[in-house]
Amino acid sequence: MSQQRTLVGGPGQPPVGPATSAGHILQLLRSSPAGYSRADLLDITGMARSTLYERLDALFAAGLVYEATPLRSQRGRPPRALRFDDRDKLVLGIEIGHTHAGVHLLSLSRDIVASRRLPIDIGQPQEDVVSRLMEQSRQLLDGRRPVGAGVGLPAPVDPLHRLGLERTVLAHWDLQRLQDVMEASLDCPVLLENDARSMAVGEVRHPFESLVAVKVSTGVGSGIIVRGALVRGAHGAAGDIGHVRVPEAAGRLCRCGRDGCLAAMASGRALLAAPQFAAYRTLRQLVDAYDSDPDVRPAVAEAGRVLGRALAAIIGTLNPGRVAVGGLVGVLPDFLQACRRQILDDAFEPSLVDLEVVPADSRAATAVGLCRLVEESLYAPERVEQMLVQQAG
Amino acid sequence: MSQQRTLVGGPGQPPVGPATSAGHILQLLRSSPAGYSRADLLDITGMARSTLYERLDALFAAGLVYEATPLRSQRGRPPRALRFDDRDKLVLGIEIGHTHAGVHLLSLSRDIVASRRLPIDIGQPQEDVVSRLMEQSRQLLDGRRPVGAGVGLPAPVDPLHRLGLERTVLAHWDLQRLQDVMEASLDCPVLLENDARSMAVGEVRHPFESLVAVKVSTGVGSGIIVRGALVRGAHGAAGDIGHVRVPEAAGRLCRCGRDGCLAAMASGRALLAAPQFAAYRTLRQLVDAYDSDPDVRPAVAEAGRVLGRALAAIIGTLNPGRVAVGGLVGVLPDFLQACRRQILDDAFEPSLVDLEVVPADSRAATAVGLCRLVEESLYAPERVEQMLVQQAG
DNA sequence: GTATTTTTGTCTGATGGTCGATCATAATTG
DNA sequence: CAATTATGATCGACCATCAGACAAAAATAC
Repeated sequence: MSQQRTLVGGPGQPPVGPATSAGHILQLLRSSPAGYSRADLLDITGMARSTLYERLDALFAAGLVYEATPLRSQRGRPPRALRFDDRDKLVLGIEIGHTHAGVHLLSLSRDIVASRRLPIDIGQPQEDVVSRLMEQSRQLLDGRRPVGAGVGLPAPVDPLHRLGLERTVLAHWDLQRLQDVMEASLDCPVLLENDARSMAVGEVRHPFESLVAVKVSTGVGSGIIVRGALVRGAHGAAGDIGHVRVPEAAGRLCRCGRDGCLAAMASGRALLAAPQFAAYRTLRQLVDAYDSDPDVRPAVAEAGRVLGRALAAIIGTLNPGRVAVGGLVGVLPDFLQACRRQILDDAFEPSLVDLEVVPADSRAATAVGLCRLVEESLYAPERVEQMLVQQAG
Repeated sequence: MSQQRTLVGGPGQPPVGPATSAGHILQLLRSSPAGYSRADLLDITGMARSTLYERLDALFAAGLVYEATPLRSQRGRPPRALRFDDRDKLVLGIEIGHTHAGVHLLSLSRDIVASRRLPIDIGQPQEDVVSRLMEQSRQLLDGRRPVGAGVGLPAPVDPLHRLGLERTVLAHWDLQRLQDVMEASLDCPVLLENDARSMAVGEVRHPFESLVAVKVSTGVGSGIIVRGALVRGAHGAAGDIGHVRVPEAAGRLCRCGRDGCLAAMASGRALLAAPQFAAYRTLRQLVDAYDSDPDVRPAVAEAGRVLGRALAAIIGTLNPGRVAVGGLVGVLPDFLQACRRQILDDAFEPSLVDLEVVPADSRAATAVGLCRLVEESLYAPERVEQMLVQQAG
């Protein structure tokens, strides 16, 4: 009858809360940019003072926490804010596209420090592309060592790198080798992820939201986040919407060899291939003619409309709270407008409740997402625990 | 040098670590039908003998573990298998459809002990339907108390029961009240879930597989499991594919008030509404005429084809390893055949690698899935821990 | 200036869960 | 019978954690 819901700890009792390890305390601090005072932490975690201070000593020693300027207080000694020490820690975010790559240097707090954009040809041998990227990276780093690096790739990325990339633009790449080479070159852990999925992570605003991010540049891809969790799929191919069949594309040949694919209508490659745009050599040229060439806007709008139709199905199926559209083509106003309109037209009303269809936050959402993924991976509680053990030993 | 571990993970990846609590030991035992000997457990967990025995004492005392017949051994004293005690524990699985309900009594090991099928009208007041279900349940139980019950509903089910059911068949239901009334009536915890999602859980064979289960009877619904995790969506509406727009249904009015919905083509309700089937009053009658009425099979096949088209999009997006099709209409051979063919035609090849499109395992997959969900919920490590604390106090 | 308040810093001893080890017993095979 | 393996029941030692005491620091209120 008397329900002992509240578990009370006593002397010698093992920790009551699930989260009293140094790793979890760091996670707490990471979750709040303003940080917490020691008193806050005692209050939140319910730990004994001596225990908490021991943890903090270890975190200080490892350089994971620092003491920020004192906070304001009504009376009494002002508390000193403790924060996750993301100062002077750099992350490299490399975004690989079909024709260009972006190399971004970010702070751990996800501010972009410096960027390079360079033309590449993804069809060339992996080694050549990688060595150019590494050269740019070294220039940006200027001798500094990053804590981690992330790479966004325009193809499905299986977490175990076992996926056949056969039919994709990266058919001739070896992801395991890519990771090994980069880790050796940069002397830091390297994480590989699909580009659109990275972008989706970069678009996340609230910890448990559900969102779909779509990237439309040369190709089309999407990243899906359900209740804060990234959906990767059975073979890491989740979100690869480019080859969903849409009626509008019937009869149009896709580079995958089939016809009717979404990518054959709603992608930069498809736009470039249209006869009226034969004069444009690159997607960038075409996009730049958005205002000057009267043919561009209608074509872009039509592409957006088709994408909207396909997205409506995903929205009905997965019920996200937000759709972010990015990429060179995706951010064009007419594209987004047509896409949004078609979604509102096609999707079932209950799934449209509170649904936002918005442009992707910034051109660098992918790099920001990669930075976040790297941070999550590097400073996951278990990993922090390992780090501290190594330090001590 | 820096020790570099491969980075896997990011937001949404649950932590993995050694677990030595009683709850985790029970989970270990639950995962193996044959059970483990004490020596096995010492080996697997690496715990001290005294500690492990203490845990086992508690689990024995709570009736959660029992000692099975001795196992084989090459020499020496034969080990005694310890198993999760699922004997004499009953779970009630109630499947609510538009016109019929199935009440199933299952053992915790998911064998069906007894079943009842009864006609209901989901349009009637909730209290009336529920009281009939409870009556049937009491008859099946015959005085015994179940450890838990699960209800599969043909509508989106928000875990917090906050979702507006406005536009669904359950518009006049109150899920919180349903749960409260049933818990009081059955004197056990009650879990509510969408029917197709329950079915998906019932179809799971391997712990980390990805699959999509589709239920086609009066309505259409689906359940999505990604790497072993059920996808519920932002408002619990994930998998509600009935109102995805398909070109084939253009001009056809759906009961949701729009036109072009998948449910307006590929559902039992849509079939029944077709002019050539005006003679049939119920879906069951129509399905029973599958062999005798020459009009039925083509119509069913066409419905399957349309579903296949919609599924191809989901398959491309989520990249599951298996698609299971069930429900009164879904299991018809021509339906499945047409659906499978259309999927193979429409979906992108990489997402078809190793993809199986199969009929749902049994008519009772939903009940089996509910049973599994109830078990997972009842015997989750944290909950077991609570249970033991209460026992002790 | 003093009083008050709140945070921080540094101890202490007490508790109890976990380990590791020992010794004993049981139940098989050969 | 011996050898082997699993189980049963202890025990003391360790040590992470707790609770609490005490003092100093740094601000506000009067």
